[in-house]
Amino acid sequence: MGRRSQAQAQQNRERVVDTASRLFREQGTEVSVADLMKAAGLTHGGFYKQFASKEALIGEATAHAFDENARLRATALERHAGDHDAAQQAFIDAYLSTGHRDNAGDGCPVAGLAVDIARGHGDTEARRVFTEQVGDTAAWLATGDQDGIARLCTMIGALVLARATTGSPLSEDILATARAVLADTGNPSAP
Amino acid sequence: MGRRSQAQAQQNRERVVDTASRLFREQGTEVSVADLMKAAGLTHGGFYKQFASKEALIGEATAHAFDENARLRATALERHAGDHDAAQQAFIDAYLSTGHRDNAGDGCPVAGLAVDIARGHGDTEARRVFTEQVGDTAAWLATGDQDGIARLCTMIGALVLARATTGSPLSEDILATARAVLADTGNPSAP
DNA sequence: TGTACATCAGTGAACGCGCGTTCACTGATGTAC
DNA sequence: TGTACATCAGTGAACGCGCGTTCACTGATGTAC
Repeated sequence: MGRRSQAQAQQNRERVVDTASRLFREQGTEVSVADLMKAAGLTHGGFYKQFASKEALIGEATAHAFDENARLRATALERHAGDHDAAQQAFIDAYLSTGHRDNAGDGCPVAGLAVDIARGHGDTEARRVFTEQVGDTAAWLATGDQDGIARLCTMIGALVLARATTGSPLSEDILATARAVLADTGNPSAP
Repeated sequence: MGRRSQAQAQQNRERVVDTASRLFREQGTEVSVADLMKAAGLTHGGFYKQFASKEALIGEATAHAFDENARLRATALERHAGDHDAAQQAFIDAYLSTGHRDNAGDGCPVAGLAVDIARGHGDTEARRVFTEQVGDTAAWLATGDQDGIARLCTMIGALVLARATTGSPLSEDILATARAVLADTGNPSAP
């Protein structure tokens, strides 16, 4: 045991933020510091050497989740060689999949954290980042004839409802319906 | 002090369920038993004379919130003399209002409780009631050319996002956009 | 480059506190006669 | 209808427990010479 190298300490810190961003999306911000640190492979005592408080970590983890998410969208855009329509459609299909429904930890921070933010958990910084990212995501989702905000509402609503009804056939119904609504008004100039 | 009459006891019990259904929608099911009982004008010790556990109350409160909500829809239908389209539109406008955004306690139990249900708080009965009511509400919202499930997704998503972004102009934007989307494909045979 | 020592990342026990739940108690209510 | 007593709704203190946070300690790391 004993002191860790600065590189090791920095790496541990990043692992805690990453672990937190997953667990918060999955189970909400009420996950305990002890459980969090255990999941990151550390003991809970060291937490306050790295973070001022649990609330500060919530802020960092929220920002981290959005960064990760924005990077995913950028990667999708590159993979489709800059074809925005195709990247959008791929993003939406992945978003409204059972895989995304069942893995909130790796998924959309807007859907995973909205309620915690609305209820006032998380600091002001978390709220600011959240609002900014909702706007950015909506802008990215806009098409020629569909508003990005409206599309985002449908996606978030579908994911939240599908998660709450998991286990019932209605859950898959919800995802399929939302996919259909967001696909059938694609590019009107296509054949 | 001392023993209360059966009528008084029954009335107190109902007040606890009603209070709980409001507080749970507003702040989530993690509201403490002590706070709950205080809000209902009682001390926390008597809780277990009326309920087997906090989880049991969550089940009852969930069912109560949905009952109240279904009654509101029925009343809206009566007020519009059975005109389903008009009742729908009134319901949707009220749903996507800032009043509903700011008063989760009196509001839609689907939006208020979805995340708690998804995360596994609340018993199996709460989940069953929730899923059933999502289906019923979607059916009630269907129009000639718009799927009820899709409309419900848009409404829930808009409300959740508007609540999480309260304080930013984006919040009102979200509500207005959703209202527009859900209004502009009304009855195509109208003048 | 090698030695001496201060630094500090991480450990694990402990802190006060609020949680869900239990319980001995109170005394008006409800019932038996 | 009136009296005697068992019932039990609600009180308030207490329970064990897990929470966020603190702290004395350890010993490898980093630095000064």
